[in-house]
Amino acid sequence: MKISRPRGTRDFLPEDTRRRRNVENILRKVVKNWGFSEIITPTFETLELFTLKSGEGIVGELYNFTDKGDREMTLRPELTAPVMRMYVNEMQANQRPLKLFYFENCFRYERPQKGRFREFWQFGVELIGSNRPDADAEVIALASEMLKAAGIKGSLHVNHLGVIRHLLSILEAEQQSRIMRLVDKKDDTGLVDYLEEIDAPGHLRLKLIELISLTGEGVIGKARQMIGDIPELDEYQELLDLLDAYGVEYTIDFGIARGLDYYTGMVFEIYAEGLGAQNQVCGGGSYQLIRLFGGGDVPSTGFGLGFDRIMEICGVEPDDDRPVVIIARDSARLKAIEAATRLRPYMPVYVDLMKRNFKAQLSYANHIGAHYVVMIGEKEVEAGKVTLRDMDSGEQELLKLEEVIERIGN
RNA sequence: GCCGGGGUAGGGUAGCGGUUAUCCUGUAGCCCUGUGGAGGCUACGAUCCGAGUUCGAUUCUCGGUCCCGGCCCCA
Repeated sequence: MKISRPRGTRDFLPEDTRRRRNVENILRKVVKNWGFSEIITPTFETLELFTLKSGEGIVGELYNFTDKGDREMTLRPELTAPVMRMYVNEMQANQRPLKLFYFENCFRYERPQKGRFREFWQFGVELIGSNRPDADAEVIALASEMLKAAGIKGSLHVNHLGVIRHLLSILEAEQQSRIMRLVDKKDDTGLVDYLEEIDAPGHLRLKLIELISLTGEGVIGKARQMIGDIPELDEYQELLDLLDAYGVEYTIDFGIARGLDYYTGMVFEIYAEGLGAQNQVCGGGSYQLIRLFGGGDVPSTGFGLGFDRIMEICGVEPDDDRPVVIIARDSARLKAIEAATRLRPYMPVYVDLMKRNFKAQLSYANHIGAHYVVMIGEKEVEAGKVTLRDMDSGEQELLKLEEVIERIGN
């Protein structure tokens, strides 16, 4: 009976792993250069951390369990809540802004489909302590830079929820929240029906419907005509000016809502092609969660990148890592180990572990794509040297090990 | 939770009521005990699971499971 892999999980073979690690390290390098520090939080957390953030409803999507001490736990479905929890637990006295990032696996009990797995990886950034558009702009520019580094052309849509919130401020909190969800889903008929249901004022209905359809050039001006000179629009404009300074390309989109109550102002999403229905590779915004977890009133802004989706469409390939294979006649097997030991600080080295004959060892080297082969037999042992063969050109030369290192070591 | 399409050696496939289950590739070895990629030979290796129909099921039916795509959801 063969044991199969759990549904929605994946095995990453050496090739896959090499590609993933390569991109991962490229992304790490970018965020570090923007001054963010990596953190690691637990793979599982108390269930409450996530129900507090997203409501009881999410339990159905979680890998939750009761541990042997009868505690309700869950594998983490995302990392923003854990990072905020960590901040509240141990970083409240740190100098602000705090610039943190993570790259970890997350778990959701969902139906797998293209670009969606039960175990998946998120690369995310959280900037804690600034409510300035400068912080929002830096975060957006960073997201855009990371995608560029991964060779992905995404389309970035940005919005400022302050504007729509201002418009909705005459409604009850619960009604506002419901409307935001409908806007997020782009469920226009549902929205019209709901506005009818709560008997919203006619001017509000018209403005709302028009506002969320505003997208593209010059729409800040249109919004201003519609709603008036409100500070939220000034802040939005300031954000856009900053993005221009960063040279980030964006589309203003008053229809982006991100559906959740804790988003406070700026929100953005980045979409890419080639991913089927799950085309969002990045989403984020400014939010207020720290108070919810028992901390102070600290503004934050951040985003999460869907790493698996990035891998699905990114064209970045790691450099070749072609090994050196030591080929020895049977009489020189021990010498081969000595040579391998001396070469390994400088290059990846294989030795024969199958007790193959000389020819078969060479054939093996060819199969695994070795660039060079170091041959050792009676002649070489006698001369105190080895034969270095370039597998591409077929040229070979009798050299000392030091000369081999000098020639092909890295 | 729902809808559609699929599951035959490690990978890719043929067969579609009775075959020794086809071929390619792969892996290991030999031809070939100091020179790779080619060729020949040998070996290894599969019908997703369970029930039903049938004298007989890889083939037909049903259920499950997993994969692929979509819906819902998407923190």
